[in-house]
Amino acid sequence: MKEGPDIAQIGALIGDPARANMLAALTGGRALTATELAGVGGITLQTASTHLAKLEAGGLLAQRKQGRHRYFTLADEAVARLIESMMGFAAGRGHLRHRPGPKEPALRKARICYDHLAGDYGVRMLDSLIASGAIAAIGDGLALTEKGESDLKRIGIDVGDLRSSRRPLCRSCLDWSERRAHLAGSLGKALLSNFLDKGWARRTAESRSITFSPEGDRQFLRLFPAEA
Amino acid sequence: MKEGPDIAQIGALIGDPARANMLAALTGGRALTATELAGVGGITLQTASTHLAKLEAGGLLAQRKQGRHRYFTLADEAVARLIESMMGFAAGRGHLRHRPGPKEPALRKARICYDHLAGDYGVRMLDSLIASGAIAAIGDGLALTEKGESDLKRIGIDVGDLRSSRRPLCRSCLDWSERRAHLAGSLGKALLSNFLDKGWARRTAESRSITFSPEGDRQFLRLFPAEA
DNA sequence: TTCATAGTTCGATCGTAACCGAAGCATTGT
DNA sequence: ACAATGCTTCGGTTACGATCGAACTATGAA
Repeated sequence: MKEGPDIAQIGALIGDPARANMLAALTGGRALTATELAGVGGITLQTASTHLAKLEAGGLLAQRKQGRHRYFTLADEAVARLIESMMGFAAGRGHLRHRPGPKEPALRKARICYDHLAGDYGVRMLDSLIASGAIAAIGDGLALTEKGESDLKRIGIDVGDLRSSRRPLCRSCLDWSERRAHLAGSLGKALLSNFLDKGWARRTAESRSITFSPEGDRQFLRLFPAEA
Repeated sequence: MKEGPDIAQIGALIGDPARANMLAALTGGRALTATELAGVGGITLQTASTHLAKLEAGGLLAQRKQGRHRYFTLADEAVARLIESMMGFAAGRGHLRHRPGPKEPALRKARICYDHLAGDYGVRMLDSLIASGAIAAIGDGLALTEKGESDLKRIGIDVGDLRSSRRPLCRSCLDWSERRAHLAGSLGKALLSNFLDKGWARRTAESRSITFSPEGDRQFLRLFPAEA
């Protein structure tokens, strides 16, 4: 009863381990099929199907059918932010799913968060952009400066195109592994796409981690030097 | 299984209607007893007790016993932010607990959000502070300017004291009713306390709403004029 | 001491939701 | 046309957790 919006429904949706795992996997940004999601959830396809239907009815997921596959994605960036913020919160309270395992290091170094770069490299990139004066920061807020705009044009990103989108250009996103902010928003997405296009890095098969090529690694570290 | 922190536990904690109601009530900022919380949850004291134990074990609540009462509060501001952000999310997807009721208007006008002012008045205050140049805003980030510091001193708030706290001075908090930002952080708290101390406003008995006296209303509107 | 209030713990009940096997559609490939 | 793949729906089982009555502990008041 009472006043205000109902958090319980959403909490309950996220509260099931299988569903939580699927949502976390979708934070990786790429669309996944029901079968793949059943895998990450550790359940059979039938069960996954009902879970996915619930998540979609709750407005957390969107699906588009393509051929005989059904691809699921997070409904929008707001969902991704909610999940990541819950992850940050959970990590802070020590709610961990397991002790740090073998795959963890790669994940901490660089991973994808919905559609932008997170992890150690993500944090480093934002720090560097701020230090060079390309991005101005007040608290959690970020804004691209004129210097930043021209710097980005030089590496092949036209900010004009991005501005037209309804989505905010710069947005900070709290990292659960680093507990620091990294760059989200359409600019964050554009930067990551840029790296992938150039072949500096590529997505890993079934994980959220991102692997840099030796050459890409060098370029990235040169472009975004650590602070003095 | 897999990687990363466990969202499911927290989701499940929030996912029960009774617990969600209790948490929402505690967003009102004041400490409540187990019996009171049982009331807002619509359950018996026994059931509430087990719920509260779970919430505390999960790190969402803190309790301190005083006499034969046990007062519960949200563990910290991070919990409050999580709850409010979930409310905003839920409101956006139309997950409402009921159709707009009679008490709603008061709640939309001015209510307490953990320890600062939210609702229409909260949003107006922040807008006005930004318009007057007392607070600088970039995206979601907020910072107090020198002008703001002297303005505040004039109404009896010494910012120096606040800076010493570990808690951030300015923080934006998304309003579920207005869907706009209002001012949180230690400054937001100080401002609300200031209004209460001056007798401009007072908390309502068992609700989150805040009622302004006629005189207080006048003063508030004069101090924080709507934008031209 | 005795009584009353506040809260926890125990035990049992009950409902719901997660789960999977099997069957049913739909789309693609041969 | 037929088979294979991807997914949904149905039915029945099972398990977990929310719930409350009752008994127990603790603090305060008479």
